[in-house]
This record gives sequence, structure tokens and C-alpha cells, in this order.
Amino acid sequence: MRTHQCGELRPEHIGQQATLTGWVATRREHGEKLAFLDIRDYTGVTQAVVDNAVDVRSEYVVRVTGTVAARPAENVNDGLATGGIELQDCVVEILNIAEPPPFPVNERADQVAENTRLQYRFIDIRRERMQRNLRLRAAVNSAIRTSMESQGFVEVETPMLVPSTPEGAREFIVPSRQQPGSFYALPQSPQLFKQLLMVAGIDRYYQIARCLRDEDLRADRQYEFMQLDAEMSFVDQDDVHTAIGAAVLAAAEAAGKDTGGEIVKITWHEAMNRFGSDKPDLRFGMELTELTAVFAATEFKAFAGAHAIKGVNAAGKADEYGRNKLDGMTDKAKKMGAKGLVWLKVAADGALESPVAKFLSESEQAALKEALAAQPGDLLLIVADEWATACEVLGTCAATSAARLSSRGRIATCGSSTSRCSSASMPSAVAPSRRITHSPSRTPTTCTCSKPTRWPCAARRTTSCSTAGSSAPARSVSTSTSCRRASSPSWASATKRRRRSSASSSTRSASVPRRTVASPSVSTGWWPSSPVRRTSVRSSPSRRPSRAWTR
RNA sequence: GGUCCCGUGGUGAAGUGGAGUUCACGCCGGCCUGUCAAGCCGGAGGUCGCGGGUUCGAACCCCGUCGGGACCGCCA
Repeated sequence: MRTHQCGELRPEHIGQQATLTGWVATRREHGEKLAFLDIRDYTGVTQAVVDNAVDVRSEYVVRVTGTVAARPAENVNDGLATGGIELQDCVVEILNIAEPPPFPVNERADQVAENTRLQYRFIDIRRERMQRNLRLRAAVNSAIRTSMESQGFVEVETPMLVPSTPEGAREFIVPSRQQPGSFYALPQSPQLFKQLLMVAGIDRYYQIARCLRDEDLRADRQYEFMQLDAEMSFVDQDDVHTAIGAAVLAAAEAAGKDTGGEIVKITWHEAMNRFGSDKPDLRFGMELTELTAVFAATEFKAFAGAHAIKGVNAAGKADEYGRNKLDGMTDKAKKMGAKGLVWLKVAADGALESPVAKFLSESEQAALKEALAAQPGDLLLIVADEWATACEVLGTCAATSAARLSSRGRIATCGSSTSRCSSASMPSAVAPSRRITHSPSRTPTTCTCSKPTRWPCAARRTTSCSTAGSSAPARSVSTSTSCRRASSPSWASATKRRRRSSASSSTRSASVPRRTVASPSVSTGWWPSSPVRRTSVRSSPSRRPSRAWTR
């Protein structure tokens, strides 16, 4: 059908006959006879010079046979990988005609409403960027698999149709045809099964698992996402870090990132202490400074007797932050549980400008400036509170102002890790075109895709380590590869939730009224599933009111 | 469940009470033999989401409704 692909031909092919297949990306006509056609496939475009009248339009699918020729020196296109050559004496065969596309099949489509792009997904994916994203995703997944397998992990797929699992999120449910009134749940994560695998002696399990959570959407949140899920037997914490770290590095390298070959380890305590966050962004250095000693003997009531006093220097930000912004930041700090937020601006003469400056002695002001390495134009932020509160609040302030800098390009961020990437995958999360009423007359097959799958930007790493009850000592890790929100619950709160959740799971699993009648034989692999009669879609009744699913 | 924002040719935008809905890209036709987002000339394409109201007059204001989006609640 073809001898080469559209991004393949180079000057070394000059003189050869070549046949290309692809889509007509653009057509530039000169008179009745001469036309330049850009033929596109996923590898790139090649210019074909057609000097016989052929009526081809945008997005026609064609096969072009011609001779690879050097372009005249003045017509070489350096912006194109194939720009040194062109196909001449072409015979064009139209394989399929096409209507004009509803939006341009190039980077301009980034401006087009997402719903329109989703409606014509087959056109959208023709675009270079979308092709690249899909292939990037495949490369990352492949690198993860290779890494995990080289470390002795066994890929095991767990079922999609399962009984309800006791986790925090609402589950998608699937009605049972055989047993009306009973439902399967779609897994929020493969949590339960992997521990059984450890008990069963698999030793090392992994899976790039699809997780489904029926929670309300956000711009960067989706109904379904993928997560690297793993479980290991007979290991300690370092073994887990090493194994998963290798996979994360492999994934980053597959994405073309320079990793330095190492993941820096710091303890949670150190992360909180230095950055006020359990997910610190090490790209900017706004570290928190311990100021408790500076104000040990202070008469300023807000500082006296505080468990911890932490400060951060937002260098050069004094002018940027007016009273309004500072008040807003103070409000935010209070909402986070702090008693207040002290700010001080360093004036040109080095004096501290602040509502509270008069309460601080000369020596305290001097020590403060020294501790924070304050220079004129700097904005100093201080929180005196419980240690955790002080750290967390200041960490948030620092991250906010750093993000503000980043968005203005004043901090170099590593590309895609902060920018929102366009959707790369097929629209996997299908949403009903209108509200599902769960009436028998309306079936989900009428659904249209309304929500894209947005694929990894900042991969949020949720690393959970838990030992599996009566099994061999095991460690589990889930590394989410989807864009969950950066403001998602902290490690501490997540842990609390997990404990609550798992505490309820033991009682819950007994209290869920499972049907013991002959279960439909669902061959999802190795685990027999059976539908469960549901009166609540919530898996954790202690946290939310039951909700009848009978509407 | 809540708050806010947006619906104008195929696409993206402008127009916020009064002249003929405007512009760019795309599309169709003509001219054009070295373009590469080709160029020049001409043309077609609109229920201004829908319904009601206010007004001499509504794309514009009000009410309702449908659709979309952002955020909060929610979400390992």
C-alpha cells in the first residue's frame, strides 16, 4: 500500500520512487495544473507536487506515488523535518473523500470548544499534538511495565464488576440483569484484591489499574483514571521506595524528562518543617525558617507562648502584595486554622513596615531580618501557632505566591508539570447526555461523551503504605497518574480517612447484605463476582447518610 | 446540593436599547507554475440556544427554560 511514511523521507532518498498514504493536510493551488499537497500521517507531513489537475480537498485520504526530489535551494523548508525534499511527478489516488472538517486539524483547534473536539474526536486525534500525547502515554505505561517486571512484579488484572468496597468515594454501580434490584460496583481502586494476592503468595503484584469514582467533576478531575497499583511481600519501607521510585523514574525518562536518576527522599516531618507541605515543590526554594528562638523573650502577645513560630521570605514581593491581597491571605490563613498571619514589608532603608512592627523590639527586628535574610523589597510572613498549623499555613502562602510567580514566567517550571495538558486519550469517561434517571426506559447506551480524559500533568504521588492484616507482611503503593487536584487532602488527613475507612470496613463487610443466591457467572478472570443488593451507594455509612438508589 | 459565568454563520471572537448583526479563519467559484497557515478577486452561509415579558423599538433589559463551563460541597 505504501513504501514510506509521511515523516520519513529525507535527502538520502532522493531519486527513489515512493508511495505515501495519508490525509491531505493542506493544499496550495497555483493555476489549473500545479498544486502543492501536504500529505499527513502520524509521522509527519511530506509535500507532494502535483502538476495534473486533481480535485483533492482537505482531509481527503489519498495515496500518492512519485519521485523523491531535492527541493530547489530557495524553497527548502527548514521548519519541516521533510523540508529538504518533495515528491514530484505524482500520481494521486483518492482513497476516500471527506467533508470539510468542522475545525482546523492543527494547533489552532486548541482554541475550539472541547465539546466540539470530543464530538469529532476522530478528527481531533489526527492532530499532531493529540497523536503525540497518546503515544507519550503508551510510552510511559510501557516504561512502567518494563520497570516493574524487571523487579519481579507480576501484572495481575483484577475484576471490574465487584461487590461494594469500603472506601470513601461514591461508586459507579451496574444493575444486574439476572437479579433486578441488585448491583455490581465498579472499583474505585483495586485495594481489596491485591492483599488477597499477597496472602496467596504472589509476592509482588502490580497493575496499571483503572479506577472509577462517581464524584462531582472538576476541570482536572475525571470519573475514571489510571493508577499504578502495587503490593509487595516481605519488604520494608525502603524496598517500597526503591521499587516504585525506579518505575517513576522510568516513566519520567520515557516522557523525555531529565531525572538525574534519583528521587530525593525526605521525611514527612522534614517536608512539613522546611516547606509546610507533604508534597513540596522543590523547584522554588521558598523554605520556611524557624523563628521560635528569635522571639523567645518577646512581649508581643501573639508570639509569646506560641508552640512554634515559622517565617518565610517572599523575596521581592513587597510591592506586589497590597493591603487587599494581604488581608485575603490573612483570611485564608485563619480559615486554615491559624490564629493569624503576620506580614512585614522591608522598606528601602531596611525598616520593617507592618501593623505589628511597633510590638517588636529593635533586637527582635534585627534578628528577624537576619534569620530570613531580608532585603529591601521583601515580604516576610510569620505564623505563630501549633507546629503543624504554622507549617501548613505558611507552606500554603509560599506555594501560592510561588505559583503566582510561576504563572508569570518568573520561575522556570518544568514544562508540562504545571500546565494543563490537553486531553490525549479516547473519551473514556462517558457521561450521560442528560441526567440518568435510572428508569428502565433510558439506557446508558444513549450517552454521549461530555467529559474528556485529561492526562497527566503533575502526577500526584499518593504513596500509601499499609500492612496487610493476617497476610505476609506487605506494602502497598498506589501512584496515581492522573491529574487529581494538587489541593487534595494531605497525607495526614488521608491517613486518618483511611484508618476510619478501614475501621469501618471490617464491620461493613459483614453488614453488607450480600446475596448468596446463585451468583451470575461473571468471568472477569480469577475472581468470582456477585452482585450485591444495594440500599446505599455509599460504602462508608459512618461518613455519609444512606441514600436510596431507587429514584 | 450551592454560587458565579457563558450561549451570535462550520470554527473563534466583536457588538450590552436604535443605521444593514461586524471581523478573522474555514467553505464555494474565478485568476494564478514554487507555495508551505500561498496570494488576489468575488460569493454563499445566521431562528443572535428556546419560550414569555418590558419597550415605539430587544442579540442587548426582566422572568422562565435548555445546554455548556468554573468554583464550593464532595473526592485516598
